[in-house]
Amino acid sequence: MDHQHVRVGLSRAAVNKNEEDMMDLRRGPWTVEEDFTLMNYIAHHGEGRWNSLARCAGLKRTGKSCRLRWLNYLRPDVRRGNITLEEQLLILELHSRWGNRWSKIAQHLPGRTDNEIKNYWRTRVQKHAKQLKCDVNSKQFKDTMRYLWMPRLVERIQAAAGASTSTASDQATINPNMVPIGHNNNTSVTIKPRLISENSSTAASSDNSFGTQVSPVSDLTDCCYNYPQVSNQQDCFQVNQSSIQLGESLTSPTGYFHHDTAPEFQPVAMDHHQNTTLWMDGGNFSDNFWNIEDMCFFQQQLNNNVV
DNA sequence: AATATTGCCAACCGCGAACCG
DNA sequence: CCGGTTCGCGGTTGGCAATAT
Repeated sequence: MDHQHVRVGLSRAAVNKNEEDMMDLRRGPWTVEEDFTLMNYIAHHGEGRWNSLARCAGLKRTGKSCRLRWLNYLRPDVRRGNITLEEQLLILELHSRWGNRWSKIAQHLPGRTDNEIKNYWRTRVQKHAKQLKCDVNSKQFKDTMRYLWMPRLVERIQAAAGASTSTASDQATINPNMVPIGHNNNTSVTIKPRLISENSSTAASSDNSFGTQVSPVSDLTDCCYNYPQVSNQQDCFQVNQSSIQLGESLTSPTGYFHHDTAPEFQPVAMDHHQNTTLWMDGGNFSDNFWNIEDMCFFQQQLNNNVV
């Protein structure tokens, strides 16, 4: 592949010119051998000093590239694969507070990288802003997210948690048609730190054949657009924040997380079965349907410009 | 079946901050 | 303090796979 062995431009100020003038550096996808070399070197010498690390390890890569590969891919505690409902909710919540501070957001999703969260945001969230023909940073879109989508995500989390507590403990996949959708005030979602990854997609590989997946129906589209397909619509749409029991107190503007405990709130809402991924069979949930209520809500935002 | 389009994600780039001699 | 180097962040791109035409 041509681009894997190209000359790195010499004009960049922040690179070691002498070094780059003298050697060709690889770019593009990492090979298994390179991954192994990097992991092996870090295992023995630790990380940091990336430029010299790359040189000493014999990798024809920039320090930057090595750092990125390690942090986003090879690090043992990196979580890859399905972004859970809870993680999606947390991402939306934190983004509403901090904007595109991906690394800061990532700090509160243990094992998730800023790159992964950024990609999630761009591919999933921005897509819907585009569908609405509005800017992702517009008040209308933010309000729609805050007052419509996020509450529904919470509903989903609760429903899934309720379902999981009443079924076999090894259940990891929940068919939405079997989930008793609706309010259950006796259901609470345990808040506890997210542990290291559990699912098979986290297995190390360097063939780039897998990537971040979002739980099929935990995606925004699903939680937002598809409730009418469920028989008991009333229960689904009646979002009552007072019934949301994520944690003991809800002090955030959107009412889901503590906002006054910023650095501490690593908590990620989890299903009662530790490390059980709350995702459902997405077969019945298509991806791009706005229902009438969503459109009305959005129109209302446009008309009123207030909530 | 062939081609075009779209979605997704790993990796790259530029820039500013932090660090160091 | 200053200049060079390294680190880390956020934005962007390129390529592959899936889907649509």
